[in-house]
Parts: sequence; C-alpha cells; structure tokens
Amino acid sequence: MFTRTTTNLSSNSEPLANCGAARLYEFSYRKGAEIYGEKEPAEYIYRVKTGAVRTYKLLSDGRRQIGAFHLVGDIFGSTSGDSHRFTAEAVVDTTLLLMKRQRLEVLAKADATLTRDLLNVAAKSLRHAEDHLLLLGRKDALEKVATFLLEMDERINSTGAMTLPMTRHDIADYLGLSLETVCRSLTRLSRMGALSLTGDTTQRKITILDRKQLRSLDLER
Amino acid sequence: MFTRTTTNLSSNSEPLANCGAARLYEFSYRKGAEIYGEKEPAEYIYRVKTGAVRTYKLLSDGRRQIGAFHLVGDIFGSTSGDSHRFTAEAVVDTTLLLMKRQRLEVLAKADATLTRDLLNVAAKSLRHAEDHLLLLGRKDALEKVATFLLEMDERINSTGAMTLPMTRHDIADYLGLSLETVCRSLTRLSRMGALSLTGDTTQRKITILDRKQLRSLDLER
DNA sequence: CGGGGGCTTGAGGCCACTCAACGATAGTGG
DNA sequence: CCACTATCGTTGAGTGGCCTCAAGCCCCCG
Repeated sequence: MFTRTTTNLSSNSEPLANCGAARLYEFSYRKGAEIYGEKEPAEYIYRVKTGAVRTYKLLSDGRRQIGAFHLVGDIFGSTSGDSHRFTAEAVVDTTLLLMKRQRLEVLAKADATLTRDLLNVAAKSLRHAEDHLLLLGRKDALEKVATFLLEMDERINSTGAMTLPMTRHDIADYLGLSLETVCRSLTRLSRMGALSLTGDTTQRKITILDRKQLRSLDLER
Repeated sequence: MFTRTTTNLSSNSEPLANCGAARLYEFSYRKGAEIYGEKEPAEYIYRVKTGAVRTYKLLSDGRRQIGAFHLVGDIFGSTSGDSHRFTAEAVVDTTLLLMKRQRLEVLAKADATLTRDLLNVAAKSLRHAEDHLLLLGRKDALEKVATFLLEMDERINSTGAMTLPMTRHDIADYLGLSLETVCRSLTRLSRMGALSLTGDTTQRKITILDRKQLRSLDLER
C-alpha cells in the first residue's frame, strides 16, 4: 500500500511507505482497461497492489512503444509535469492504490524525507528509461529478449521461474521488435539451452536454465 | 549562468537561476574531453555556458548510444543517485558552470522553489528520454532524422538555419543508426526539398526549407 | 605534400519485418 | 453439448530497410 506495510522506513527500500497522513484510494481495473491517457492532467500517483500495468506512447499510424511495465509494488504516474506523457493500461486485472498528487506535494513541503522519496522515484524512472535507450538503440533481437528476461526475473522473484503477465505483443512493443521476432528469439534461446518454455497460451511459463548464457548476451559494461 | 543572468525567476523558464548563495565554478573542456565517466560519483551539477556536450553509454563491444545532447543553457548531471549512469564528453570546445550537488541539496532544504526546480530538471530529462524511447523503438531512419532536425532547430534558435556542433557519427549514435544511413537520410530529405545542405566538413550547415514536410514525418499524435 | 578526419555515395548482404497459415484454448450462444 | 469466434502463440516464406564494406572527395594540419 503506499502505506505502512514495512517496518523499514529507510527511504531507499520502500519510498512513500510512510504516508499515512495522505488519503489513499483503492481502485480496480479489468484487463485492458485504461488507467489514464496521454495528455490527461496528472492528478494521482499510483502504486500497484496486484496485477501489472503498461505505459506506452502511440504514433498516429498505430505503432506503439511501451516505456515500462509496472509490477506489484511499483510506483508510477509521477510525471513531474501537469499532464501525462504516456497512456497507462492494466495488463491483467489489476488493483491500484492512488494518492492525490497535490496532497502529496503539500505534505512534501513539510517533510524532507518525502521530498527525497519523490526525487528518488523520479530518478529511478529516469535510470530505467536511460537503460532502455541503449537497448532500443543498439541491441539486436536476441540481446533485447535476453535483457528483458533477466529484468523480469529480477523484478518478479529472481528464482528463474516466471509466469509473465504480458503478451508477446506487449513484449515486442516494449523491445521495439515485432511479436514474431520475440517468439523466434525465445525459441532460439530455448534451443540454445538458456531457458525452457512450458505451459499453454493462458499460462505462459518461462524458466531460466542458464543465467550465465543470458548474461553474456546482456553485455552492458 | 546557474546565476542571475535572468530577470525572470519563474522557475519554469530558468530553473536554478537564483542560486547566488551557492558557489559556482567555471571550467573549460577541449573538444572530445571527458567531463565525467560512467559509474563515477556524481559530485556536481553542470550548466553549459558555451559549446555542447554529449552523454552516452557503451556496450562492451564498443556500440554507443548517445542519450542526449546538451546545448547552451542546458543543465545536466542531475543524476539523483550517487553515481553517473552515462559518460559526458565535450562535443566541441566547451565551457561549463558547475555547482556542488551536496551544497545544492543543503540549499534545497531551506528553499522550496529550489527543490521544485530540481524536480523540474529531473522531469525534463525524463520527458526527453521517454520521447526518445519512441523514436528509437518505433521510427524509421527518415523519421528519426526529421525528428532530430526539428528538435535541434527548436533548441538552437528556431530559425531553420543551423550549424550543428556534432558529427554524423554522433547523430547516428543518438538516433540508433549508422552514420551512412544518417547521411543518406539527409541527402534524401534534401532531394525531397525539405532542407538544404551547405557548407563544408568543418561548417556543417543545414537549412530547413519545408518545416511542414518534416513535421509530417515526425508523426507523434 | 602526405596523412587523417569527416562526409558522401555505391554495392551487396543480413537481420528483422510483413504476410500467411496453423494449433491451442477460452468464451459465447444456439 | 457443440459449433463458432476471438485471442494468443508459433513457425515458414519472402521481402526490404538498414548495415557493412569500400572507395573517393574535401578540408585542415603537421
């Protein structure tokens, strides 16, 4: 919850955890539902309670670029500007906690820790975007998919076994590929022994078998 | 300067302009000189007084992705984290104004406007990065170059006539293309009548002749 | 004057794209 | 219960856009 789930209030591990003073709202979205649209005024900050969210931009001819996936615990919508630059949609059925921006800013005036938290949230988004620039601009398909799998594993549970909430189409639009290329890259990685693909359409399960091999494709220095 | 160049202190137009209280340093860099390296501790915030700066990431095999160009007046290095995520280099001979991060943070504690400025600077970087994601992931070569020219025109003087400080190679690494493709795209745009290329190697001058045509290639909705 | 850096253009190849077909599963309504 | 449809994933065939390699030009500088 934006709230006191945690005993550790050190601002790094759980930013905005100590905001009991602000009113919290909870809201549920069906799979595919829009949470906010590009250019809408940014009224709330959100935290994922259950489910997953994608934020994206569109070109006028329909090409889509997903900027980020937000998983359980993630905070998003912190556009430090008046209006959103992305559209946000529920990837699966999703519950969010939301908090009024304005209220948060008022609180931040009196609370230096909260201010720092807000800056940290912004900085984290920036870091992610910057890493993604390198991926989109300079990595080939196999490298993109390998990087994606390592990112998701780390963010879901780091066990190497994951059931992805998003479709191949979503992954493709996140990585700047076609969905067919995502498929082919996964099969290739599977054939290389780096991972195993099990489950059917509704339960896409991926298990990382050889993390080392994936890391060798994820060659940031 | 980070200083009082401006009479308008409204935080939107000239963030961090009112920091007379903080000590300012001035430093010059030769063309190609490194300003800071990836993973170095982030000690300063910078503002371009004259010249231009590129910030980039490298893959271990040498592929480079330029994240942003910083022109006169731009503020950069505001990694709200301990260390830099990019390397910064002077594109041409450059003079920077710098200010200690730590000092700035101390001042920000007492000054809500300054805090807001810092958030705004971070937000602006984020916005730029997010726009660039769309470009890198979903635009073709001609669209990338058209978008680039419109961005540069707007940031330099909006007159349609500009002398770019960066090389074709820099542009390529910014747009996720090869330098040859950048060349070919420029020639194509020139042949289409959208712009004119004049000057020699040392004075790369580009004049936009048909802004409408460029905009139709820059099809964000 | 020779060398190096930057820009342009051409030739050819490859990677990722499009188009297409097919299998599997879930949901819907007769 | 069973077509019927829609959605998602996988795989193949063929194409095309961008990359690589290469050559040549111009300008500056030692």
